[in-house]
Amino acid sequence: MKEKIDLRVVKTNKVLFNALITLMEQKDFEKIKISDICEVALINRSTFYAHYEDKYDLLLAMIDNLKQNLENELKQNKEENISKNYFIEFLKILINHVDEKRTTYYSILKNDKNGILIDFLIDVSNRDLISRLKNNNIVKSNIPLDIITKFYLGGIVSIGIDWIKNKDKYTKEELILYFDKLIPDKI
Amino acid sequence: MKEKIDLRVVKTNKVLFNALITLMEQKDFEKIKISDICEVALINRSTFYAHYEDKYDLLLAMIDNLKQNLENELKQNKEENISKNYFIEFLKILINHVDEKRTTYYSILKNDKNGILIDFLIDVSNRDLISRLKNNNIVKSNIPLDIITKFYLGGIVSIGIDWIKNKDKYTKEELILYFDKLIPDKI
DNA sequence: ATAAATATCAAACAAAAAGTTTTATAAACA
DNA sequence: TGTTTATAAAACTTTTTGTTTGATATTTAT
Repeated sequence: MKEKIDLRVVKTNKVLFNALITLMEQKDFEKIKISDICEVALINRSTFYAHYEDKYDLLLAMIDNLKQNLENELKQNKEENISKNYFIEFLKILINHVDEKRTTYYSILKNDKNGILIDFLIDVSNRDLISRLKNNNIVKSNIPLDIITKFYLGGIVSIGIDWIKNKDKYTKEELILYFDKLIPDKI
Repeated sequence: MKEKIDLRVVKTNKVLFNALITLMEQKDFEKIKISDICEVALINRSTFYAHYEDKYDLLLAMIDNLKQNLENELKQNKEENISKNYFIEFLKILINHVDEKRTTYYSILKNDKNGILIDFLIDVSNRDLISRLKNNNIVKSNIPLDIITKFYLGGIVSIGIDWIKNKDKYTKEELILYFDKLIPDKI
């Protein structure tokens, strides 16, 4: 029972997202004015206020949109592919997703908005990561599971940030190889 | 040859740092007005502008001050203690430092300013972490060393954030134990 | 202890940005 | 095709920023 959204609204959201990303590449989030966003998006300022409270509100909506995209890609893959190695599969989807939207992710990370990203990554990856770690020595030790997953996800994000900021330091394939070595597999 | 700083300036900085922390506990950094800061700090707004360009400038100065404190504590410990296990020693200092300034760190992390923290942690911990990992299987694999350190530091920060946000979930001692198990030691 | 230096305050000001309101127009919907 | 509704335009108020002035108080240095 999803309500149909007016095409004009869809379009307005899109140009607002794009304008925000463009501007975040160029300058600090703090320094971006709502009038800047509207100017780049080619919409009226009153239209902005019809949709969002402020620029932070817009940023959150944009990131939420990103998360939904990733979730769809993961879901689709789960239906098509019935691979056994969930975690590596997950990493591949994630890395491709980030690579395709590199500009967007770069803008977010450059502006130090990564806390939000880590939260959504925890959300999205938890099950696959646990499937990887299951029956592992570390999990069998008495460390709480949520600590373990937070630890490895923190590591993944940390390297991911580095990769996004320095595109040509290593390839996607190398990245997957690194994660595969750094995150303990089942025994 | 360190220049003497006017006592009034020292005092002004201190009240500004405190005011910023207080406000960051209460609301989003984005929503904090310079006039708010001055009101809490009990200083004139023109005095603020005599020292800082904007609130972000103030935040950076505050975090830089924090980093200097930690570096001093580490340095002092290195002179007094001649323990062999540098990494565990480092963790102890770090955790105590964060614990003592928990409010401050909480404010920073709550406001998603952790990118800055990770950078300074990389700065501050690199040598001790490498001493831990040296002669380890992972380091002997062909993963670049900076990738490995970023990975583990990301993990440490990720858990650290969790610990700061949920004080009573586990003790400092447990925290050190977790890190000790999660980060591979020498062979 | 005193003079010189300077950081702060107070208050008024200008300028920029945020946020609101109204009416007209154009686009999407059903 | 008629109705609904999102956007545009423009003028306006309010808030917040940032600057400037001269008076006052505090610190430093002699």
